[in-house]
Amino acid sequence: MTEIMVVDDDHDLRESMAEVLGKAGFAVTQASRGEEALEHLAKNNFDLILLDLVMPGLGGLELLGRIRDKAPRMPVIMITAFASVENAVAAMRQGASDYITKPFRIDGLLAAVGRVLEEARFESCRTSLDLDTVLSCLSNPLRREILAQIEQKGALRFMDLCRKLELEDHTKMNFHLKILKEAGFLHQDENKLYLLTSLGTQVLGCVRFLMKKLAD
Amino acid sequence: MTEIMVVDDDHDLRESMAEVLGKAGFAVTQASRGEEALEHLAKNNFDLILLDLVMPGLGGLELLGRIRDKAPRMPVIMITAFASVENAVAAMRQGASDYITKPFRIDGLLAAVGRVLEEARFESCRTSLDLDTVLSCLSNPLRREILAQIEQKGALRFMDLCRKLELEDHTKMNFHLKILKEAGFLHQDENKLYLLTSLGTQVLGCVRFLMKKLAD
DNA sequence: GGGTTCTGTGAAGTTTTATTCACAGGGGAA
DNA sequence: TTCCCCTGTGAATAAAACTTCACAGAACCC
Repeated sequence: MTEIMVVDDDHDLRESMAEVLGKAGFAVTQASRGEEALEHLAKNNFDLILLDLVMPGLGGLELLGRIRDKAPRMPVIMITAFASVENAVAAMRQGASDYITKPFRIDGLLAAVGRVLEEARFESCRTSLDLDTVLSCLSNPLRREILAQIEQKGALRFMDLCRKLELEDHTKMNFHLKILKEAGFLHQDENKLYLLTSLGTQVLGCVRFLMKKLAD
Repeated sequence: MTEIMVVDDDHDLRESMAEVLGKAGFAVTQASRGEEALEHLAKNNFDLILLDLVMPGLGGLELLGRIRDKAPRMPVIMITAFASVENAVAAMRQGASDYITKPFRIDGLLAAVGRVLEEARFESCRTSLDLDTVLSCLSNPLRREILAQIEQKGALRFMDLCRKLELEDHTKMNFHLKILKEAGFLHQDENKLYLLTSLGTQVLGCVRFLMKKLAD
């Protein structure tokens, strides 16, 4: 069940939002203050947080920052009575997912909630598109060496590649070359020379980037 | 056998370098002009190129650029009679691996060659250090989803994670969590909450970076 | 206490990935 | 032509990754 937290110091508005969301099939947790919201956050795990911008004590923007420390990609919708460009920009810069102004219509609220949840779902599942092929292809050290070797030398013939990597069995090389070709990292020119595609070059760059990150 | 190309318009110097390198156990190809060097490059595959900076016709720097187009990471040592900071800097900016000045001692040349080849070997093999674990770990879409989910929610308990990812079998989750823990991407705190390590956060960042690259 | 959920282990089974083997056409050299 | 090396395919086998199953202690609720 999708869990939502509503953080607003206005008791009536909070209750009515909770009711609307509850009827729409969400599990709702309420918080009247920022500190309370942080406590809830530490215990429960929410799919979305609705946050009032202006509150006594811990303000909405600061609270948003604190939430980001804990959960960097938690979807958060900011709510405020004072529609201003500055506020909206500040909220979005802190990583708010959306921004709605009071007074709002019930269907407007539900639409925003639905949209943001949808985006979050999309975010987490699109990870398995091409990325899957690319990463499983790169997870093999021999294939990475093949790519690196071809990048270094520019273009290589089949047996040269085998010898440089000290592979006695050429069919093994063939197996991995086929995978690299299918992933779109390299291709053969008219002289049967193997060379990197632009995707291959880019991906190797990414691998180096990752290596640098791992180095420290 | 390690193959080296020597490109220099000075016949005597070229021959003597070739002799020294040949005696040291390298297979040496000679070129007296830039155009000739490019022809050799298209046919053979070298492990290292020694390049004279000042040559009639196609100059050393321009030739270096052409070589880089073909073979972006080919090790190249620049050689010149005119030692100047500007030349050295320009060569290194174009991606020369090293820079030596004429006249040079035989052992100095061999030392430079050895060092550069060693670096190239190191470059291509260090790829299989941690990177192997990291990439094979990331190659599984379920594990990526686990990381993304934890990053979004900040910290999660075991069963919450199972439910969010709609895994009926919790032992499956356990299997993948163990792998993620061993790779150092996440750890458990005293309350058994799973949360990302700094490495985990960084690596997720890299994955997003890669995804963006793939998007276009 | 008794039942239920949470968290975990280890082994057996399945699927995927990687390696090895047997074979074969094309092209160049002797 | 014969021989040999290059390039490749498909099937059989081995290894690794993943899933499922059986079980069990700890914590929590009634």
